[in-house]
Amino acid sequence: MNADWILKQKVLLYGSLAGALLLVFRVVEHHVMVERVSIELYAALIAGLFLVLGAWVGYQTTQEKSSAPDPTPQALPSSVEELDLSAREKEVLQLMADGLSNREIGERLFISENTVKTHVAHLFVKLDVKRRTQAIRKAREQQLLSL
Amino acid sequence: MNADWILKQKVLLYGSLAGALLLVFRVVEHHVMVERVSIELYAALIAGLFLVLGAWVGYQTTQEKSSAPDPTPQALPSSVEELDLSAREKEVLQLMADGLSNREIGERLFISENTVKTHVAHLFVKLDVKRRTQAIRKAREQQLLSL
DNA sequence: CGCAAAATCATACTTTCGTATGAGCCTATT
DNA sequence: AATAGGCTCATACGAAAGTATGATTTTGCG
Repeated sequence: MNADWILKQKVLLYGSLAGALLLVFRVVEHHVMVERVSIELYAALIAGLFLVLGAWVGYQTTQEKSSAPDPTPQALPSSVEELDLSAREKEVLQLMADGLSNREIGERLFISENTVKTHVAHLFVKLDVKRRTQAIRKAREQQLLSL
Repeated sequence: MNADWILKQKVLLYGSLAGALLLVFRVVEHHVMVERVSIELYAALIAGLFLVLGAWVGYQTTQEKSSAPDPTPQALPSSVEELDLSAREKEVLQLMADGLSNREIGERLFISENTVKTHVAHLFVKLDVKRRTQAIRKAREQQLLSL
């Protein structure tokens, strides 16, 4: 649902951009035909336009991944996301960030590795992530960790 | 010295690229004049070319930020351990801490997942850890990460 | 030029992680 | 008492991660 919306936005954005570009094309082309503007100028214009567009696209596509795989759309008001992690979950999260494996966390808390997995799975849902490394990063951003 | 060289490389690369582009321009232009290739085709060609070029440039320039944001030499009392991570290793480390999977890191750096694994393995030896979560923790302690 | 280090990639395996599902127990709240 | 949420655990399977080895190719340096 979330990813879907972002995708739709993207499609719309790119689509309208393409449309605008086509329009520009037509206009300029017309000028070339009618007013005999030099073909070099035309070429330069197109080149510049697409260079910028390309650069922009390149920039966007990389930014997304590197800086924030998930900008959390509705929770921009920073911090206060109601991340109500249970006591156990917080413990597991901290140990996870300390670099312990599920097995080690289990030993530390005197519970089975399976149980740790369960906690971790819940943690991932609440933090909206897919990997422990992402969970750690997000938890740090959210100031949920001691350190 | 290192940064200098990279810069020179870049200048050369971009320069020759510009040159090549100009050449292409001339050739195509000639065809338009002599063989009456449609101007649309010409425009499309240029557009495509510069779109790709722009995307590439955009991509590259952003890469810079995440990979080598630190020209500061000895910066911190990075203390005892002599961690001489290669440029590539530092990049991988950073992306790892950003929560990317090996596959994603590979895609980002245009290298195979296998290669990423190799870098990661080397990283683990140098950082003296066994898991990526530990590597992240240690790297953070050692101030090796941006953030 | 030639060497050593770095970077690339591959194959084959083992281990750990993550997901899905179901279930039993305990405690606070309705 | 019934419900809900938290904690516990299990099994099973698929997906990543990590290990081990070997092989090229690039590249910086003496």
